[in-house]
Amino acid sequence: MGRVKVPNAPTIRRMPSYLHKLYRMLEEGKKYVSCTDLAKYMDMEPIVARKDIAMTGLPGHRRHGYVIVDLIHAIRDYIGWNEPIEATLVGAGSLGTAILGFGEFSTYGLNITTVFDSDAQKIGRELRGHVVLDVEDMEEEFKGHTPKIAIICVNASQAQSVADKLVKLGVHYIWNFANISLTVPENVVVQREVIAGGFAMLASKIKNVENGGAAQIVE
Amino acid sequence: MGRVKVPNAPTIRRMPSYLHKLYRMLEEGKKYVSCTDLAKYMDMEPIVARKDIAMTGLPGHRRHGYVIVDLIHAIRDYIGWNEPIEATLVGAGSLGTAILGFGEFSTYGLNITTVFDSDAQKIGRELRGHVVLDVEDMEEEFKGHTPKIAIICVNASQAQSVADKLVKLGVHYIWNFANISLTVPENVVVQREVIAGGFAMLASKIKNVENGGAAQIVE
DNA sequence: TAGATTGTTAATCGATTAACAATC
DNA sequence: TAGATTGTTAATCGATTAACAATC
Repeated sequence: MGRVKVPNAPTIRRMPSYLHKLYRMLEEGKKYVSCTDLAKYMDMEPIVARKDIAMTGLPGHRRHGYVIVDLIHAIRDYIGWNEPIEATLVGAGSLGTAILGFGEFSTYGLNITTVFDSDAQKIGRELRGHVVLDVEDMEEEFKGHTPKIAIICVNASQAQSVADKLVKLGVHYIWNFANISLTVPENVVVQREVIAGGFAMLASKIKNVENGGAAQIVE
Repeated sequence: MGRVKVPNAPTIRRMPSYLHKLYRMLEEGKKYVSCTDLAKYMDMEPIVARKDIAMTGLPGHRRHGYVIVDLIHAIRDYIGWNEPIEATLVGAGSLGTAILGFGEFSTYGLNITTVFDSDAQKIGRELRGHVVLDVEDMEEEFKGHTPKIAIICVNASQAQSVADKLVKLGVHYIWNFANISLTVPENVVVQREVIAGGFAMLASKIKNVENGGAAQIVE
């Protein structure tokens, strides 16, 4: 399988931001939303939001926009967030704790059932409602019921061996936050998060703005 | 200024991963690196790495590749990582702690000088070598010497007011990890990190692979 | 009605990929 | 030499943007 390339990646990446806004609008008692609203929130051109929403196939109402509850459902369907996904979290450090504490994930179907670490200081302690388990006991804890995805939040130096272990136990999807590119078999899909990439983007913007580089300033 | 669009964003986002690999190769005593090496590490086609490196303008050596130390310098130059950038971190929760603890950032010129929080439990305590300061004292702590960038790691509900405060004190660049789109004046640049976007990508890949969607499987 | 909005098609732009020449 | 690699130009692909029709 190797690398999986889903179409419309930029659209997919914007979807969670729309969702966040839509839920807040619901709380405010709103029933309809227009692309103009969403675009204003995201600080982009309305055509972008319109094209994104068109991808979901949900029909709108001219002059009123889209029914918020329907749009939420359509977006979640489009990005695969209506089916709950069972996950294991490996690495109970600060980053793992942050992921565990991000409440919206559970709303969006990410169901973290087990948390592992290799640090004796952490094993057995409770972390945001989860008892931290020993990575050594992973096989036993899964008991033949392997979670669909694994979230790797260990140090770069341990990430590859953790990944190897997970793959051996039957995990097919890995969400990798470790700062390293993992080597996995063809049938395993890795989604890598490179947080430093955001810093590179910011530094590039600063450089461009201040040194009068090739940056394009919109509006 | 508003939205700043830097050219070659995908290239910029890949650069930190190349850097990581290059430093490790240096440690291994290697002197040269080829695009093939980098591409294999990143699990992509060599032409991608070649084009990326070409952007830096560094000439290579046919048959041998590029001199690693030179390439590191060229990449850092290209993405603006050779000039140290002073930063303040607002929000000393688990995510803030993770950012603070990510050692590579300091290597790459991100110099976090102050850490703020509004939680009385955290204020005054030490966190990875930094005393957590009270957000209320921000103006005083900056003493007219405002850091170039602010890293926002507070809850979505507090993020906008924190941003307002930072902008008022003269911060022009914001790296926003809060799950909300910030409203800022035209002359402020925001780099937003949407971690949930990665989960949307992963869920989409799962959906596509398992339900036989439109996903393209490379190789 | 006028105007805000969706819906849709076409144009543009930029990133990726392919092809191949140059050369060490 | 042969082959691995850089360097460079062209082709393709896909995302963004523009334009405008439809309609409530």
